[in-house]
Amino acid sequence: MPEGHTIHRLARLHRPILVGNEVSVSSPQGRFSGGAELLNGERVEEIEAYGKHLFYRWTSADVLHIHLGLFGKFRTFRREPPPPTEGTRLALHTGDTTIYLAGPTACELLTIDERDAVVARLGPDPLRRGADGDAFGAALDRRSVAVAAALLDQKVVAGIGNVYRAEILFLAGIHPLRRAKDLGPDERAAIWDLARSLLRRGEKAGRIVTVDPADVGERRRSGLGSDERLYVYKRGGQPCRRCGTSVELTEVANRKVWWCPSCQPG
DNA sequence: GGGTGATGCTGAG
DNA sequence: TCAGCCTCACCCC
Repeated sequence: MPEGHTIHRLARLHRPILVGNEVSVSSPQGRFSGGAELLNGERVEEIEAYGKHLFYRWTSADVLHIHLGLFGKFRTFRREPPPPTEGTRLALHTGDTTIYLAGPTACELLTIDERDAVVARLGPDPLRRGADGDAFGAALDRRSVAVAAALLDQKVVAGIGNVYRAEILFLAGIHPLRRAKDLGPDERAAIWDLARSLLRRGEKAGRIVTVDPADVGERRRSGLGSDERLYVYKRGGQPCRRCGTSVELTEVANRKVWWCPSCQPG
């Protein structure tokens, strides 16, 4: 589930539940028992999303760092939660709400300095206020790799994942294998603007939606079907929604990218 | 019930 | 470049 839009949405969802409250913390699975003991009964002061990272600041000055990776998932229950699954790494409970976390790549306690070090390794996050689009452009300009590889590099831009990179490149009309440094200023700016608007749309919608309803026909204007939300991602061999050309599949940076040969000329 | 894939990332070679 | 890690939902029998 998790590209940057999911992470920011989680921060927004968790804030009213946790911030200012004493929280019971446990690790049903046991793999975070030490950390859970330290946090148990403490108060959450602040929750921050940065790219694909979540940071929960506690009054004890500890920072709980969560990275969902490919499989991580939060679940929230009001009132009676079901018993935790075997994979439940972390359970947070306050008032009548319980939050379970399973499958994260990272669930660890950091100092504030260590949190700063994680953030220092990240490029600008288009969902954060004041995010530096010029820094993004400059980072692209320094990369001789394919633009599709650069967009997955969290040092270049924080929060874009495999779905958004394909969709952004489609909407920008840029071939995934063009070298990042060869893009013009307008193209770099277009990518940044698309990243900001599409991630924001995804954060609001709770899922990734990039399609303009006009592109899937009159009758759909009132709402997109669940398989009509994206232009190219996982649509190999199907007709492009804009021009009808068959959507192509290529691997870049070990991940699949789908693209339209007409809309994204090399 | 088994097999598989997934919106991620790291570290070894 | 590639294996490895983490978990669960979905598909097919």
